[in-house]
Amino acid sequence: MLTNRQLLILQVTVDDFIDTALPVGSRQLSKKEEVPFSPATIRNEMADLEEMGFLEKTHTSSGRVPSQKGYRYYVDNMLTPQRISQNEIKQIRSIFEERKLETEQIIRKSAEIISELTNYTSIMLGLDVRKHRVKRFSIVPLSNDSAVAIIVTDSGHVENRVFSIPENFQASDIERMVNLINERLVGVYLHELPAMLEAVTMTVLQQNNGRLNNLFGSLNKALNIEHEDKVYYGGKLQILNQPEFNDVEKARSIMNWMDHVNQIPGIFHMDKKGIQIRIGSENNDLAMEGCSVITASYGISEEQMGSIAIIGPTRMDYRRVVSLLDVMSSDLSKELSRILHGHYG
Amino acid sequence: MLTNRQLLILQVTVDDFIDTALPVGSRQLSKKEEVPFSPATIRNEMADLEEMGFLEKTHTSSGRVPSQKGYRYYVDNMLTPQRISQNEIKQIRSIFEERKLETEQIIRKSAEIISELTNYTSIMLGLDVRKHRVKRFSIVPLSNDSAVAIIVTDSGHVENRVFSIPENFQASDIERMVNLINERLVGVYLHELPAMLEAVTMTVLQQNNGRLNNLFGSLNKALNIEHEDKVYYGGKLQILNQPEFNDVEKARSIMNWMDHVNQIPGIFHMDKKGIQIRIGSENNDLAMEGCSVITASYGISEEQMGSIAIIGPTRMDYRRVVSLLDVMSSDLSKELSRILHGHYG
DNA sequence: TATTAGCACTCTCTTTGAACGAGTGCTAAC
DNA sequence: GTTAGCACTCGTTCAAAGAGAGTGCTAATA
Repeated sequence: MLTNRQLLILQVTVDDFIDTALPVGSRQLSKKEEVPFSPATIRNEMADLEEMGFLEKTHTSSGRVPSQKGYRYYVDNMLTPQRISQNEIKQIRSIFEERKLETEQIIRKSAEIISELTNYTSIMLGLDVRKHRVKRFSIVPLSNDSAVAIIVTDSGHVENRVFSIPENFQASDIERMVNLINERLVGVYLHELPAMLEAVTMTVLQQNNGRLNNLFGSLNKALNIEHEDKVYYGGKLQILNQPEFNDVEKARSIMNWMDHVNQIPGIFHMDKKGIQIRIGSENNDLAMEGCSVITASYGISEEQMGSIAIIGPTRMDYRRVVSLLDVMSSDLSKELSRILHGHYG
Repeated sequence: MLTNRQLLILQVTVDDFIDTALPVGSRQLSKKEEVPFSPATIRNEMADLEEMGFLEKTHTSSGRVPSQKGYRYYVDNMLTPQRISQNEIKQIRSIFEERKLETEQIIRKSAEIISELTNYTSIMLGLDVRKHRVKRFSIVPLSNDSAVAIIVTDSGHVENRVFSIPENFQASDIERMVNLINERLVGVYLHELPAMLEAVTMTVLQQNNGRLNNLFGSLNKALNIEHEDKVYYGGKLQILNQPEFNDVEKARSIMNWMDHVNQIPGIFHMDKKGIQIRIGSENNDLAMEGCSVITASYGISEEQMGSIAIIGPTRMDYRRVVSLLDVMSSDLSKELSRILHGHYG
């Protein structure tokens, strides 16, 4: 257990380092108003904090720098919310001003605004289309042997796939298929589609419409809507402003990580709702050594609709980012719910 | 006019610098077999070449480096094609192996393969959807006041827009509109769509179907398919491997340029078909100082379908890249023609 | 006359050492 | 328990020195 003085010194050290990116020395600290102790006292406390693993030195006679454990303790115990100015709230609200109808544009713009406000890179997970429901299914033949299948969801999203038509099928066959599918699949979630299609195929088979069987097979293959997260970036190059990425090697590896973030399983997948902070190696990726990711999810009640991630150095301004994400995610929750459930309902 | 010896020395100098990225000195050059002259002779020739503006020095007593004019002369007069190995041709052909039906995937994969083969970053311009023709038009209502308009093109591409429905319109109105549009607009190029829709609207107005006027207006606004080039990147981070981008500042500015390349008017717009090389400031962008862009277009006969760009330092391996682009663009021309005109015909 | 050897010179890069500053740990005094 | 004092450590900066690669010029050579 930490004493009050240790708590204070740890907090001020982390704050100062977040601010300046320079190792924090005892003399430096003692000059601050909040710290009414002499350098020697601070040195003793810092030595203890180092022994406990909250601080570390870059070399024997340098000032102290927070360790990963130090940051963890800081975010777990010392993170008081920061007041967000009216002006900033206004900026966030401006996302919804235009009353755009397309959710994609809202998400795109959100990514940019949050990045501008934080000066870090943001990544937003697009709405999971597989959670939308089929509104209308149709097929447009392109040639004798190919056609495009189109699914419109209740949210206005359109999925389309080209698939090949086995020989000897005619317009009338296709029309029958479209009718069959529309009868059965309207209202079904996109992620249930393959299973439901399978079921429809079975029924068709039983009803001696064996003729259509091939066609369903080909279509089924095309409509296997695989789950590849679509992500939107805001201020992708912001991260390069941080002094810790002055090395091109580091810059490359973090850029690479960002480009493949949608292939990293579970990066956006959060156990609990709300805000989650992953510090340094907690991201389970060598490229992310020295980086933190703050993720916030949004959505109404139990349904999680999407998430926002902010990438920065471990030395990032957790207080500010967390507070901003709080505002942003609750506003997004409201607005997207309105659009998806209220407006279109 | 350059003498043969000057020609030789310029060529070897450029080749060597492309290879090593180090200023080329006279002693160094004289060691090469192709150069049977003493350092002193080479020095004299180099001094002349420098006076003519083909070479420059980084400092008074350094070796020589090609100037932009030097590169220009090199690519204009000394670019002999490089033999592409069977293995490499195989790799390029592998793009078409799977007989994918979707052109987008072919383009995506092309971008990656060409980047792997060259070790530079590639940018591919997506097929211009506005050159496709309308195959089918339809509207799916989402709610009382919004609907999604869907256009399927003859190439299997699907464009869709959400638009708002003015009050007091019913399903029957919309059906009439869809019929009207399908009657008139099937076969029309996408880029002609706004103008054609306008014409249809006028007709409707004259036929005393004034009722539909509002609806057309709203739709028209939504369908104004603006021309934003879609681009695909291959090996976006390759450029950072080049020693000239070891400076984060430069890395940032080139990455930024790449992210906005689709907004740069005319970057892919080529006056002549075939291969075009832009060196350094020829790109008209400060961020591109020190970079060259090699662009190749593909398509059949007079119709240009798309283009590939390779981004590298001015010191890039022009010979190899040009040769590879030659193979790639002619293969792409064939394959995409087959798909778009033959197959789907 | 064209080419080359020789030489003095220039500039960059690396190494070295000294001075400086900020920080530390420890001990003794308050 | 807290702090002042002191010796020590390490990174940074700066200047000086030497090595290395290159140049321009001049005179000798083929």
